[in-house]
Amino acid sequence: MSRRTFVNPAKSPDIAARKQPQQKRSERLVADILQAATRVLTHEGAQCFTTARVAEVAGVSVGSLYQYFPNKEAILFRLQTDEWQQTGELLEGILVDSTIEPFERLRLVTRAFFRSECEEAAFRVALSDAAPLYRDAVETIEQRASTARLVMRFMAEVLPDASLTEREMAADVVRTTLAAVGKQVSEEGRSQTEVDNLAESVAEMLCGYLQRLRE
Amino acid sequence: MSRRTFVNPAKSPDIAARKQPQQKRSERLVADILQAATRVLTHEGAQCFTTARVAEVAGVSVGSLYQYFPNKEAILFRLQTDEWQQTGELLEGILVDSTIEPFERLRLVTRAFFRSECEEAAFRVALSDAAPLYRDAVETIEQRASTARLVMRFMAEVLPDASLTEREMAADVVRTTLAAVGKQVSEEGRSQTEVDNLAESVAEMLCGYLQRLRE
DNA sequence: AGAGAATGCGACGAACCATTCGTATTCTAT
DNA sequence: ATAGAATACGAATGGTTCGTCGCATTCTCT
Repeated sequence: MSRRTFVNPAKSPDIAARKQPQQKRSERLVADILQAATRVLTHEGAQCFTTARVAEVAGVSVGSLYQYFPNKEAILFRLQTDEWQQTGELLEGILVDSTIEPFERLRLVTRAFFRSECEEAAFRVALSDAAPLYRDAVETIEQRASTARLVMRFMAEVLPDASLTEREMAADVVRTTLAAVGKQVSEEGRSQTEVDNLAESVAEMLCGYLQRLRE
Repeated sequence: MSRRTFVNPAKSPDIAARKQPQQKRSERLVADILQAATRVLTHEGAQCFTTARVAEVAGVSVGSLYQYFPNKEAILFRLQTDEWQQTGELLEGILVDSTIEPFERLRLVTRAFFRSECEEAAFRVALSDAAPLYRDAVETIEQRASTARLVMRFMAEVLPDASLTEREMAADVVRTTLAAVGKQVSEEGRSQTEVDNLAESVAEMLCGYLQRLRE
């Protein structure tokens, strides 16, 4: 007999908003809750992330919280998707900006990404501690696919003569390395300058890798 | 007023064994508990990792469990340190084996490490889900330092003419990339062949990076 | 054999926390 | 102004889980 609803990595959680805010006060309430949730995670950690605590910090009652979020996880998932959104925009803003030389773009993206990971380290670590891995959630897959498309556009520029599979391989390596080392950076809690140095080296490594594929 | 014993990344938990097993049955009991803990994490996930469940699977009572582990976290921490130990041995066994050409060693290590991450993915993911990040635990720092030493020995061979700081930088990049991408691999739940391909590419990237540093 | 130490047991106490629901307040539209 | 909808409240509920404690069993050593 199985003892649990979900055993390993979670599917998309049940996050359908219970009610859409219609008046201004409730819109503000939702915003307050999300902000409070971020604050609690960042400053008090995953352990303190309880509905009661979030409501308290937001200055609302638990009941109100449950008017707009069906459960605690819905709040976490919302924070997570907002985060993905933001990261996607960061990538998009730099990686395909054709006014900049491609390898320089890669350097810029690496540095910007690592820096953002580093700045919000406490928040990100707490979030990934409080929320399960949404490994099979549609939003996760969507996010990854969207990033993959972006990186492939970049590869088309950088490796114009490579075959599709070669480009895909390269895109995978670059995407995975950036994501992985970025996450590592926030988990290890390095200082800003350490992170900048690491970003420089990693970018150089990635550029070198692509350069060699061109020959 | 602080609401929690530990707010963010945990220090070394209080894991002093309550009692050392003296008779054979209690030695076996401890072994059974650790094995059961691994089974529960691997097959039922972090959510099911309760002292009651672990004791049940181990075929012992909760009371007995608490004879040798002061609390639940002590079990997790023990699993974590065992894991670190094993990874360290894997590295040590290959990276400084002077009968093999250095770059080949790096390739072998990468593949072996990624494969082990991949094989035990469920366990590792569940473990890092159930346990906090022991970012500042002495054992963590020790482990990282020991790995760093190992990689530095490797760098001394590969970059004999480089300055100390150059070697350190290179060691950091290699170590961080391997650790980070390895973790990513288990989190993303890739297939064995995908992982082997990725390992090949990453190893190539790392070798290329070191090669360029030599010139 | 048998005394005393070591080990094993599992019901139980206590704390914690997600979520509900009946009531109170505020807003909107007529 | 007022009805009725939307919003806000928070004490109470119910379930879960950690860790303890007193008693039972097994082992060791003489």
